[in-house]
Amino acid sequence: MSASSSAENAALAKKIVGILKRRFGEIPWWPGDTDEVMIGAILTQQTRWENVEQALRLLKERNLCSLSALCAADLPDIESAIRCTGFYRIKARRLKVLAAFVTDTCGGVSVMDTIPTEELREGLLGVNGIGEETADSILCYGFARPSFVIDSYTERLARCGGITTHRSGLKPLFESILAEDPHVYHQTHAHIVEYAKEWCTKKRCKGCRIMALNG
DNA sequence: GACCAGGTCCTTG
DNA sequence: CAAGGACATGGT
Repeated sequence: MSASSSAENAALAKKIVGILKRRFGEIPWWPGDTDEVMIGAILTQQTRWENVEQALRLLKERNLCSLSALCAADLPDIESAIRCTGFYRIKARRLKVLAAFVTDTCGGVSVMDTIPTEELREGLLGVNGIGEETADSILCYGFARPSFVIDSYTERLARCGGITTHRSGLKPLFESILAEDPHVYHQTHAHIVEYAKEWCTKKRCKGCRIMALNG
């Protein structure tokens, strides 16, 4: 059976969140300072996280793992460090644009930290190369704001779990059933990705037993 | 060799 | 506004 009302979708989402929390407990996710989170958020677009880690290592080795360093760096140097993440030319440009936005437009991370979440989100979305997922990743993991991240894995798991809400409705759905606590948002999204990476393939559920893991 | 990966932007119909 | 293509390396 599948949910048809928003109340049923919310109940399903709550149940799934609880199941995943019991299954995974506390897990580490996206460590690093705000600059590193923002850089990683761009690099992970359509890319495996393991490749992003490699690129972050190279950036650190070359003293390029900060937005101020990226502002001053030459494009080819950035490209060479992040090549392993794919789409490296466009991502290098996006890093430059983001770095300029943070340092020049905003006046630095400490200033951004004082901006209300919705306003900050709109600002980020106005940056070329930053869409909803990247913006919410930056807000959630970089600025500890309760802005839930919806990625392809969240979408897959929701489908596997029988949630009928379409992608655009998932963010408000999850935010409505979670405590407004950045740590809860971090862990919940981490749990979803950990589970869906293994069990929910692109088009169909591959033996996903999310609703059978006890309810 | 085919297919996919923690998206986003731009161009068409 | 939906659909399609471009961006690109690396792993299974």
